[in-house]
Amino acid sequence: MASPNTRAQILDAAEHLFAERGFRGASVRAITDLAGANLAAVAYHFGSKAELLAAVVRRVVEPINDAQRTRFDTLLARTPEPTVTELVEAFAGPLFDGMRAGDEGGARTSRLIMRILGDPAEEMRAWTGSDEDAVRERYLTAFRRALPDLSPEELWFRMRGILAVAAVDRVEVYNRQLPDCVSPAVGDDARRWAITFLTAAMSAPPTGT
Amino acid sequence: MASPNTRAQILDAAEHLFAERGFRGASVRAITDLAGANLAAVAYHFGSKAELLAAVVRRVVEPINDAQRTRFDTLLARTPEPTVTELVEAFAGPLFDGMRAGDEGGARTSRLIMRILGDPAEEMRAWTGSDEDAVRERYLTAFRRALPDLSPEELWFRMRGILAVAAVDRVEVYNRQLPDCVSPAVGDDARRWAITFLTAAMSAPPTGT
DNA sequence: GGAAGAATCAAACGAACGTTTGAATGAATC
DNA sequence: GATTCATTCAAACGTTCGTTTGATTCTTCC
Repeated sequence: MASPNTRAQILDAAEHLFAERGFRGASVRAITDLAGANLAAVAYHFGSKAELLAAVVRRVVEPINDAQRTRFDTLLARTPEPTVTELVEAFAGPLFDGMRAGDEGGARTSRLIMRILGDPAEEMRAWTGSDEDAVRERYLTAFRRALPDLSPEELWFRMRGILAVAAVDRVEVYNRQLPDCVSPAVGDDARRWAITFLTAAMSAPPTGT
Repeated sequence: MASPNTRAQILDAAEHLFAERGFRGASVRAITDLAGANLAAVAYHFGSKAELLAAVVRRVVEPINDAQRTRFDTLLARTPEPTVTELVEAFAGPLFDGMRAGDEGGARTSRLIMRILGDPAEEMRAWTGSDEDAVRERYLTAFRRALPDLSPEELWFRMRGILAVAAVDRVEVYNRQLPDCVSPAVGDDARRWAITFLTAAMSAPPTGT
């Protein structure tokens, strides 16, 4: 029984297990087992475990980056001076769109993004290209125009805050039961709450000296 | 040459390496080497690698939790109805106080907290006690009183946002150079920026239907 | 149907892993 | 000085790791 696309199944399994257990915690054997493939398939299709990780991360990051760029373009095509709300929506929105079905409500992608952000390991940092830098800088200058009173350092801090909220978004923070509030965020709720949360945060007046 | 306190040196080294490489990425050998101790010292002093992790996490989390509780008590001793700003300051402040000298500006503790929050592994979740739950719930009800219009679900989302910003706070999010803004946040800047950021975020009106 | 290339497979490689062991060392008590 | 207990040590345990190998299957095209 030959699978139609071993490569894609390995990518899926690796995305799952890298998010769940981290790069070093997810063994090649566990990945190929979950994918229903042979152990040697990773070396054959990707070269090494590190290159597999890079492929997984690229597959997650690229659509997000593309969406951020196109939404930035359509935004500036409409108005030369976008508001903070519009910029937050365009920048943060794609971070939530990437969380699709079969993703345990986005927790898996959230976890993967979190690992990407937090892991200083070489393998986790080998994926970025100049595209990510370019998009990020365009938003940065647009935000600076919309928030002229903010120092560059504080603005930078706030942009990282956006990524932080998106990353932790749907991860179970505590292992205990939720106090008495009900099910975790479903569907678009988390996304809309995040936009509200982040728009208010980005719009805050500069921190006084 | 007998070290005065092998146990503490192992805890320091483990905190460093667990933050830097994760639980599975930090080997017992690397930890004992960094601590200048023998390989078997971990088993002798802590029983196992997992119990060492629990001890490390406890040492980081407990002071934060204690500070959150005492600041909550002094706050309510002064006024029965604290403002959102006061609550954010009391809850988020201790998350930044834990980042001391020799911590690379807090990046190490940040990373460790991030791993604790994001890692679903059994070993990472074995530390929490009822103390953390109790403090968290007290803040939750206080926030609910200060923000009566917010649904419990959205309030819960926002409280996780506080943890998110604190966790990602000083982690280098991008691996490239900062665009043109200068050094990363130093000293109390990040803490004050975070309070500003989070107070505005928490005070945002409820997300419309 | 047979040659050719891509893909998959079982098996093995050395290295690194967490843990255990039993002897060697240190300091304190009698 | 001998005894005792806590601590440190080098060495080895079996397991799992990422990767490599060489043969085997599947697919494609002539």
